[in-house]
Amino acid sequence: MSCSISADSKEQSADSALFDEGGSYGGSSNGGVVLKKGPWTSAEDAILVDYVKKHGEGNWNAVQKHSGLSRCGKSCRLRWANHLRPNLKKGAFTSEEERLIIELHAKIGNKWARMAANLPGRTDNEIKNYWNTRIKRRQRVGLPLYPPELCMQAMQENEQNLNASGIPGGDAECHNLLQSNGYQIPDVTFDSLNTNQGLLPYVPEFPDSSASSLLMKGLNSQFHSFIPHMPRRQKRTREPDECVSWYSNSTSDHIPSLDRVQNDGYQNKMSQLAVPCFPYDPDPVTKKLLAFGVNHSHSILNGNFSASKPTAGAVKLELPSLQRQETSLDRWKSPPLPPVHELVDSFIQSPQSVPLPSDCPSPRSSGLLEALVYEANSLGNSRNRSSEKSKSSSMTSHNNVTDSSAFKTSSTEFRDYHDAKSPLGNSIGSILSECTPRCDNGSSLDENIPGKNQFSFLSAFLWCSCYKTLK
DNA sequence: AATGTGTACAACCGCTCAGTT
DNA sequence: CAACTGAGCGGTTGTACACAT
Repeated sequence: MSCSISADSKEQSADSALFDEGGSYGGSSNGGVVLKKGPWTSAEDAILVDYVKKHGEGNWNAVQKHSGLSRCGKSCRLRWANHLRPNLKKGAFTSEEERLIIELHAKIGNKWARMAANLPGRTDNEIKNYWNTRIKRRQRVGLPLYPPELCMQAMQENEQNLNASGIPGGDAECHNLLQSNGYQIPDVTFDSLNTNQGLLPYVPEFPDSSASSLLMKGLNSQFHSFIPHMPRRQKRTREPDECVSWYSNSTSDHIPSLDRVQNDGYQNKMSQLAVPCFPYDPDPVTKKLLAFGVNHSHSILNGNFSASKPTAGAVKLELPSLQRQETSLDRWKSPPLPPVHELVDSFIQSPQSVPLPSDCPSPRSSGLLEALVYEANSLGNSRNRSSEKSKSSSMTSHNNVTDSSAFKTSSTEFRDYHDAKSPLGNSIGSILSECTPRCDNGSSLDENIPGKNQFSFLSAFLWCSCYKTLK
């Protein structure tokens, strides 16, 4: 990264303001003591370092009491962890670190602390900031978050696993493990992960699973796979998480750093395989996940989202609904759904006619495609309601299109996919554009338009579906 | 030179969890 | 077993700087 700002420079500029009132950050009172907020000064740092040397880490609330530092414990801990502790690595991320971050994020989502555990010398905050800025950049240029290699690897590996297992519903081991311990096995299968599987001391303990794997699993198993009951939330461990330390031994193909991705024609490759990979946040209770529409925060859906600052009408990306907690595995299997290609075909031909199980009031308890269809229908219905008048006059005889306006608003993304040749010999864009009214003026589209993410995911999903079906 | 915009970073906030009482 | 407290995590915000206009 090119930012030349350093904490040191900031601190030096603030040195003269040692123990001031914290500038614009103000301060808070703690038992009569005004706790300072805002940037730390080098003098404060020295106090904190001295304190930690004497007393060790932890008991941060005691720092203020014993050292006279007018900072709250949380602030002290953060300062120590992010800036003062030894062995911190400063400076730009290396390409290898970038690659790791991308892979890790594809696998575990916004688990910054977990990522940091696998990037020695890096802090969760640093990684988080890096990722968020990366997201914004990619969002602007309309690129998917993950390199196509990752997505393709996931697809291929999943295919291999399927073949090896011989179980139509998915990986046999996975099933057994899932049923025995109630955990969801992250069967993400990036090369680097896979090549080290035999060496891993790590047994996947986090319920997080890349939604890409779920997607692929869903495709492969024709939605007979399932997400088992999961604990309410994975307990946080106080120890450094070694769960993915095997990344350090990664032998995966090199993933170009972001800058290269964006600058040397890699973008073109991206556009040719814009299959989203889905990290997964496992908290089904607090997040109240709704399929694609409510509370997304992860790097899904073609990367076109904001990791923060949800805007009006824009979804805050989280995860597909199939990652919700369920009490019965059967609910994920029953009722059986038609083969995915049928559903896809049905959707393309007549989205609103895709049958949804009558006992499926929402996509929460059903498969990914159901969620998609449900969401598409919901989106269409809501938009139908809001723009019924204009739509009734503007819709063509293709009454089938779920949501004209939503499709319109996604036409740039269509163009993203348009060049991607599908196994059909047609580009996915051409397939989808048949039911996609174009923007009349060809103008760029607002990123905040509701439904765009849903649709971009749908596009990628359909791409995958076609690919898998015909393969 | 002034202004606007984008980027990177530091730090805060709210929430959750684990341990203790 | 509930209440409390400390700690950690992820999301968000504020700010300084770089660059473009």
